[in-house]
Amino acid sequence: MPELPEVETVRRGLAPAMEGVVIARAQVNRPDLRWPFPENMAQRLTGARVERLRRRSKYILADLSTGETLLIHLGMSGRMLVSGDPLGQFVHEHPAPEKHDHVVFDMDNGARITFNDPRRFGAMDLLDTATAEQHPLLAKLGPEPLGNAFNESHLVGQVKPRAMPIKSALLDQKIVSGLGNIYVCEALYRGRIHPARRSNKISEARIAALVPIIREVLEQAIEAGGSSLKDFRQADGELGYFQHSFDVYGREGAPCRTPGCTDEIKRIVQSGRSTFYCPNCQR
DNA sequence: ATAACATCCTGAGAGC
DNA sequence: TGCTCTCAGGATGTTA
Repeated sequence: MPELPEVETVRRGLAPAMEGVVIARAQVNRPDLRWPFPENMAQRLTGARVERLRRRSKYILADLSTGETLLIHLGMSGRMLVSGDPLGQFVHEHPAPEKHDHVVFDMDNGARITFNDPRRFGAMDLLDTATAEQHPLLAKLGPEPLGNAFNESHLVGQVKPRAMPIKSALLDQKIVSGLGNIYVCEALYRGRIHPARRSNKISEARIAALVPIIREVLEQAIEAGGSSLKDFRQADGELGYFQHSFDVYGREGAPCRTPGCTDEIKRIVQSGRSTFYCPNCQR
């Protein structure tokens, strides 16, 4: 479900309730998500203070006072919801436990963080903070699209030699990390590039032009609190609203929004996943 | 090395 | 009401 903007939205929602706060109790309701939880996860989290909540690509990283870092991935359907009263200003009842509430943190400021994930494609792990980037899930990730290492020369250098469709290249987390199906479709529309176009057949200038476009799409989506299709919620339970700004994603058969274009949005399947684009505007 | 495909899992919605 | 079928924001692992 969540791509970079949704994960960043969740991180921002969790931060006020978790940063600098001790995990008073960790409740783990099943042995695994996508993979088994680490050994003694609940015990290793209990009593730890969350020093900082970071994000790397689509992962949330909670640096703990114990020298370990909790890695959280939301998979396709994961949510993290804050309930209770972190600031001590109101009395909030915690909601009744729901199906698929797999992990619950009770913070010592009164906040409760509930991780709910029906499909269980999500993950949690504990790693040494000092060597966190060497974790198998993080080690091979490409640069952050909103960081300085993601620039024109990087993207051209990574994309230009490849024969794969440009959509596949942008989805490859080793080339740039954090994009998913929605934002790749939206970025290619803005860049006027056909998603099935072979990467090595695109001029360097057009590849380079994707850099500011990708940044812009992601920043606008973060600004809107992410995109809510079926299950995405911000940490306070609110919907994101960037889905109202989609130009192509989920708009099969709807008119293209480019001024003067009378064509309609098409859907194709690329390596098993839906791609939306305008056949007139994107070449 | 590359790319297509199946796979993990549940739920929502469409069609009958 | 209920059955079957398709599809879904991710990412790994297997196959050709």
